[in-house]
Formats: sequence, structure tokens, C-alpha cells
Amino acid sequence: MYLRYLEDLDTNGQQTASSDELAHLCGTTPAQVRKDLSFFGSFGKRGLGYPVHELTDQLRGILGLGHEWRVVIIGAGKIGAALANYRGFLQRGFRVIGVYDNSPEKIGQPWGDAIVRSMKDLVQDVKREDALIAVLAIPAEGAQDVVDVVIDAGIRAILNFAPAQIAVPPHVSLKSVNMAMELEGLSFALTNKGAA
Amino acid sequence: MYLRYLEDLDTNGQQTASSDELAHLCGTTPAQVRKDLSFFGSFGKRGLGYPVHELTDQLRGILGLGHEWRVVIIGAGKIGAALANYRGFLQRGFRVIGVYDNSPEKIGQPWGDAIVRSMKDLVQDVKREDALIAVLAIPAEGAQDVVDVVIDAGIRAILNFAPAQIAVPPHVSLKSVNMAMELEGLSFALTNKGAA
DNA sequence: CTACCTTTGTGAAGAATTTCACAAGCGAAC
DNA sequence: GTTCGCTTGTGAAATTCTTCACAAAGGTAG
Repeated sequence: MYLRYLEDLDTNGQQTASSDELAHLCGTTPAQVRKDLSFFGSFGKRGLGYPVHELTDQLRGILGLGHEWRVVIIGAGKIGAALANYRGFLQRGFRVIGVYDNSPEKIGQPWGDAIVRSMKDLVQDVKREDALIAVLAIPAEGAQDVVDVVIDAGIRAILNFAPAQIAVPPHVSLKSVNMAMELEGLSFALTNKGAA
Repeated sequence: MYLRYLEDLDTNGQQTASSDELAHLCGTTPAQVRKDLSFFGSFGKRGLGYPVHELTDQLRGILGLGHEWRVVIIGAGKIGAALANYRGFLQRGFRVIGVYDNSPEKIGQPWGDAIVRSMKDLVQDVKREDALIAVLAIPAEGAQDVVDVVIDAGIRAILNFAPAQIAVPPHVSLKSVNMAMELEGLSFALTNKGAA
């Protein structure tokens, strides 16, 4: 989150930013900003604040954005399309090496810059291209099976949009986004507005 | 999360579930489950566990899913399409009353069961249908302007997919999903696997 | 009816996170 | 060169969250 805002400030040509300014941008407190950043190092100058451009570089390094990550998108539905088209990924160092589906009428169709490939090619492509990240955009049914297969092929991190609980071994990172659950959180917030 | 798993158990006809069982399903601890649930009431029977069906009803009530919420989707791009097509929303009580865009070639196009409408109709539709939730699936530029307008029209909760920071007044709930940020979290996890 | 196994609900303890508050450092002005 | 206004970095305090541990049931078998 800090990186996002620092990039904006950098684009605007701002040289330094105080913890107070970052806190306001991010909706947190100055003390929180300083504690968070100090966990990774001592980036600021007392009396001045944090050097915007230098700190963005540091944070990119910390987040592991210093090199390109190869990503496979599994599922050529609407969500897969939204992700494959999203220019922000490439800008941030995530290169989509392929979109995969097992529906015959989708395989071979053009898809942005690429062509939808068969799930049969998935394992060999992951191995050949050394892809470590998979985005899962398929229905809940069978999601776990696909996960097991790609982990076997060498995938080490999964961003899951399937509304299903996925189990992964400890050496694999998993992040799930469940849109229905997000809406339910809003429903709760609306319902309990008075109580809070 | 508990609701999700309880629904599965209910569908499978299971009568009761212990905190231990729920903890295993959700990847947490039995004590955590009991503390979480006890915050809202005393739902279990000692020696038996929690009554699955009754607890799902209770949780639905707590989450405010007891009635239908009317939702507008703003932005008829790929993400909007993925959301509008998602049957899970309707099942969970979120009825999409309209999809809106300001691109002339999209307005009037069929869109699942509905037709893409002009952004010009957004405010009047929100008011007429009493929609309280908006899903924002437009580019970052201008997102804040649209938010200000729909809040004026009566929207009280926003699920934001635009890669932009949105500010809302205190009486409005906001939940943002940023796919690039999710991937960056995975990048961090992969980069720091050894250190952890 | 009693003994026993199971599981909840919850105070208390323990751990983690956030906030406070201030010494130390930086730059500018005079 | 010294003073002054700012802002960081960080121990300590305060707060929040999680885990522990056990008394209080519920059910069952004999």
C-alpha cells in the first residue's frame, strides 16, 4: 500500500514524504507508518521525512518486484479475461505466459496478445517457462484437482478466485479472493451500522 | 467463512459440527471458533457441538443476509461482466438491478439478463430501486468522481475493484480489492520464503 | 440414577500489535 | 556556529487479539 502511494508521489515529482503525509494517504497513523517501515530498515531522514524515489526502490526490492515473475492464468472465463487484459500486471513485473482452459470452443481463440491453450499443455508450459505463480479463475468444482497438478509442475504461489477452499502444502503460498464474501462483509457493515 | 463451510455441511445433511471440526475446515483453532461465535451468542450444545442448520440461519441473520440487497454494477468491462454473470450473487441475496457504462458502443448491449444502461441513468435508478450497494469496476481515472455521485444518490456501501484509493464519508462502507496488490503479496511471500 | 465421555462458554494468561512519547538527528536561518 | 523547528526511530505503555484451561452442561450406557 505504501508502495502504491509512493509511486504516485514520485510521478508527481515529490522528493520527500513524512510519515504524517503517508499516514493520511493510507488511512493509518504516523506511528504505524514509522514502525512498519523501520521493520525493514531505516529509510528516512530526521527532520525531512522519507526520500520518495529511493523508498519506492527499496520497497520494490523488499516485495520481490526486482525481477519478472512468470504467471499462468487458469480459466478463460470472464475473470480470466479481466486479468489477462489488465495492463497493470505487466507494468509491475508479472508476465502472463499463457491462458489455459479445457473447453474445446475456447482453445485456440485469440486472447489479448496470446491464444488460449489446452489444459493439457499447462504442466509442460509451467516447467518450460519456470512459472511460479498461477491465477485460478475456474469454477469451484475441480479447482483442488487443478491446484494439485500445477503444484506438482512447480507452481509455488496461487491467487485463487474460485469460490472454493483450496488446500496447499506449506511450501506453496495461497491467497484467495472471494467476491461473494466481500459483499457479505458489506452487508454486515450496513446491517450493524447503528450498533458500531 | 464459517457460514460457507456450515452451508456445505448442511447440504451434506450433517446435523451438528464441533468447534474442532469447524476449526479444521477453516484452518483455525477450536478456541478461536468458540470465541468468534460466542461474540454473537451461545449457539452450541455442550457435549454435542453446534447445530449446523440453525447456526447457518443465525449467521445469515447476523450478516444481514435475511433480505435482498439491490446492487448496481458500474462499468461494463471484463470485471463487470464477470460479476454480473456470477450466479452466486443472486443465490446469496444480492440482486443486480443494473449495469452502467458511459461508452456509447456498450450502452444498449445485452448483458446477461439485462441491458447496459447509460451512466446518466445511474442516479435516478439508484434512487428509484433503493439500491444501497455499488460495485465499482471502472478504470482508476474518475473513480472518485463516480463514487461521490452515487453516494449522493443514496449508495451506502461500495465494493471497489478500481486500482485507486477511494475516500468515502463515515456513513458509507468501503471494501477494495486490488489484484495487483494481491499478486505483490505473493511475490513477497515467494521472495522471503527462506527467511520465514 | 450414576458414572463417564464429550464439548461448549469463558475468565485468565499469554502473545502480538498499536500507540505514546521523547531523545537524537537533520537542515535552515540568522 | 548556534538556535530552532521538524521528523525519524524506538523503548515502554496501552490495547487488542489469541490461546489456555477448566467448570458447567448434554448425552449415553449400564
